[in-house]
Amino acid sequence: MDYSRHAEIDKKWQDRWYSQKVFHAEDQSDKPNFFALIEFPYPSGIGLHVGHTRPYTAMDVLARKLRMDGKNVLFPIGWDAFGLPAENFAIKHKIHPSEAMSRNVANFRKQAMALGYSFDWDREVNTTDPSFYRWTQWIFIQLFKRGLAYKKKMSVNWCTSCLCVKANEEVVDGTCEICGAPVIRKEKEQWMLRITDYADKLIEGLDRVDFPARVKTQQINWIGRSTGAELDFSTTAGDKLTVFTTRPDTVFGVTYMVISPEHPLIDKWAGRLANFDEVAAYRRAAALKSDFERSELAKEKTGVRLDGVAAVNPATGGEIPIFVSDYVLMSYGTGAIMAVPAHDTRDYDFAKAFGLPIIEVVAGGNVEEAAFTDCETGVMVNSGMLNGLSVEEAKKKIVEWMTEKGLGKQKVNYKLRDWIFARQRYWGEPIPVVWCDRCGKYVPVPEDQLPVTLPEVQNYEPTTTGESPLSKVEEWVNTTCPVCGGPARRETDTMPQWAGSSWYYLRYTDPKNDKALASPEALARWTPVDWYNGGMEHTTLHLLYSRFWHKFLYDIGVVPTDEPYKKRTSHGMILGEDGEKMSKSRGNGVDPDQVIAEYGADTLRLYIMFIGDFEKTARWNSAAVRGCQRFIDRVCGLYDRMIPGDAVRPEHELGVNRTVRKVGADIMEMKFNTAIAALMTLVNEFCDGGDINRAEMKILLKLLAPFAPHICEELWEGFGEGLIAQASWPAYDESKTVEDSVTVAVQINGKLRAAVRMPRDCENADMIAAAKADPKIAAALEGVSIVREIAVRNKIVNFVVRPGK
RNA sequence: GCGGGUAUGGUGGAAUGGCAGACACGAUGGAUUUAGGAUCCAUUGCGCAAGCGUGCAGGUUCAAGUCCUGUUACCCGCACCA
Repeated sequence: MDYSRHAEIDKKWQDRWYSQKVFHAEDQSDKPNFFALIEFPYPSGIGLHVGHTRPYTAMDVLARKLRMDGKNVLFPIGWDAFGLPAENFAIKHKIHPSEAMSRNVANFRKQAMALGYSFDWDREVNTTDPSFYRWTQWIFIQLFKRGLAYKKKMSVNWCTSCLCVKANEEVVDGTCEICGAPVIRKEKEQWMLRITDYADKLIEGLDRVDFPARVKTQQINWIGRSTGAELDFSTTAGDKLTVFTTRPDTVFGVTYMVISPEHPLIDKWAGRLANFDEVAAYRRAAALKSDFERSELAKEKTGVRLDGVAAVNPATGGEIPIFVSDYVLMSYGTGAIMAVPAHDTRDYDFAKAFGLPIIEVVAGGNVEEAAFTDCETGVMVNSGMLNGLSVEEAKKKIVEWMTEKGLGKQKVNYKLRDWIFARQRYWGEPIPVVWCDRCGKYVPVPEDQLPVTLPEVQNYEPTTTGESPLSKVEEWVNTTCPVCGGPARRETDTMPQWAGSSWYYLRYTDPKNDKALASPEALARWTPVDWYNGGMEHTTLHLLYSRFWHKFLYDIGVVPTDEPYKKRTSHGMILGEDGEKMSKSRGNGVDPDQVIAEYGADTLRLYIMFIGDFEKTARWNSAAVRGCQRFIDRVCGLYDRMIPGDAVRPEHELGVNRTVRKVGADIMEMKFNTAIAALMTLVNEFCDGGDINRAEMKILLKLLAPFAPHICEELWEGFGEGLIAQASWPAYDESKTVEDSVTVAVQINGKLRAAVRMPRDCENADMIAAAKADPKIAAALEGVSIVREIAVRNKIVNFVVRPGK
């Protein structure tokens, strides 16, 4: 037997598994349920990437192991087929997106099957299927009805190549996450989702889920909750100027104020400003910059003083100048700040550049040199009633005082912005609302009329005007208002990439339901997801968005839990052989199809699991793939030499029991590389012994089956006991995982001097005696005095000695 | 700038504070072979040795890759967030 006929063997077992629905998740089962989830792929034109095989194989190993443990496992797959990559692919190849998608999906499906993944193919979902996006639209309407979806004119991120709006999360260093083109600011009316309403819940829920610490911190930082105060400053123009600050304690140190170039008061004050032209010019210059440029050019602080309006410090009553500067962002807080140069580095830089006074109000630093920003140690000075207090006490006291006077209040701010939930593109879920002139408002499409299907069009390329291509489909756009029956126009923007993926996992529990997104029973049975593995790059995108939707669905009583995922893990990236990120332009990509063709699916699966720590970045090494092929060949060789025997032979009990324990534990901790190493060690043990018996072989195959299921089925078939995929995971005997005698290291002054064999669990005194009896140790202990004798059971003996007697 | 992570042979990587380098790749030598490939056997951290070795400098400990302090390099997030 060997695995050189891998193409034939792989196919044989894949056909059997899939035609017999071996991996079907039972809706009625006495077994405990387990929902294992991978991030469903976008079926791009390139096909399944070798990067996909790492998380998918990992979860497949886990799913297969859990089935053998007696769990009723739901391990589903679907296609995230809406969105820009799909549409751009279609445009490039001049075919319709739906056609491109069905081709790509067919290819992905074939590839996933060629890897032998144990998906339940009866639960496949596709976000572009009207029976699926009907429910995406339904969720949108629920959000709309509760005021969480709204339309707003605002400055948005506009990708100059995709020709559509991007969410903040999709803009990386001022460029588009997808195409890399520059992103500029543009005023547009946009559909928004009020994710900020869930900011606190999204933070708080993290306490109750098992996510990696780095995922939690990244989400918390992204949400960026900060507690401070809103304070009102009066101005000589009569208007009050409200600022947000986390340091209300420093209000006596405010020597000037800054408002953002977009601040509305500038227009209001236009007539009073002697230098309005200069201010306007500064504004225009700022508007031309993207947010990225603004922060890049931030080294030098720039700004213009408003000539004609000043503010009044509510604490001191002193008059202070107001500047306009682009270091203050309209999108955070109130778009205006109180500047305390002595205790804020940015204000310090600005004050230095403009020669403004710097007043120390927290003692402890040297404000001649730099801003003193420490909140822990400082003591208040130059601050009237606050003098002598700590920063914390001062914060509390000043906010109370301001609140009493009606000049301010405690306030929490977030970096998180509402989610821009519309794209001016064709290939997405239509937003299910219509604009009715007579009603004068947006009206949701009645739920029984869902889905609003995407019309077939000839030209789906983006327009240059910023309008969705759907706006040109008159017969689709023109409709009637569901409320008044009058003429109405459909919303022509579509939902972003992230819509379907925000809830797809729920659909797996009941994928064919046409009454609800899933039945309450199915949701109760399967959710929350027990284990969700996915990429770190989705931490502040998909993972955050889907937690938001889930929490909303919980609040309206649709889902039974407030968090969607019990446990989240993340895999590291696979780099090319040259240590660089795999990319078409570098030509360092690895095609899984080719690896399978050459080595077979099991070799690829084993290698990708053996490559290194699952969480860390790993580099592809084609030579090392051979090692895994050799390992499979060695197992086949052992099989050919198999001898009878219905029990593990005594000389292999230790190895077998230890390996069963280790492989099982390692799989559950995602330490796949060491699990495989343990299997290799066991195989080497049998090879060195010359043979293996039937009982031993059966255990070995069961342990290997989750990793290399095809060849294990092929070998298992000879035992006539059904499928190994349905066999039970072997048990081990703890008492047989330890040897009767142990090798104890003997050290003198911490340096290894001998290794002594002795019975297990010796008393310390016996260990020391045995160590002293060793000739090398006895010789070394001649002529020295022993200061201390340390013995650790079954491990080590250490003599601390001093020269002489 | 802030936050998080990583650093171990020629390479990928193992090590509940207790024999550093498991397992694999590669390399070297040998067997087999017409040859190459494949396979099998042996060796493989450095050093002739005593010894020395886990980025660097300290510390705690009988004992440190592992814990503590400082430091360097690289990677990832966030970034004028008031």
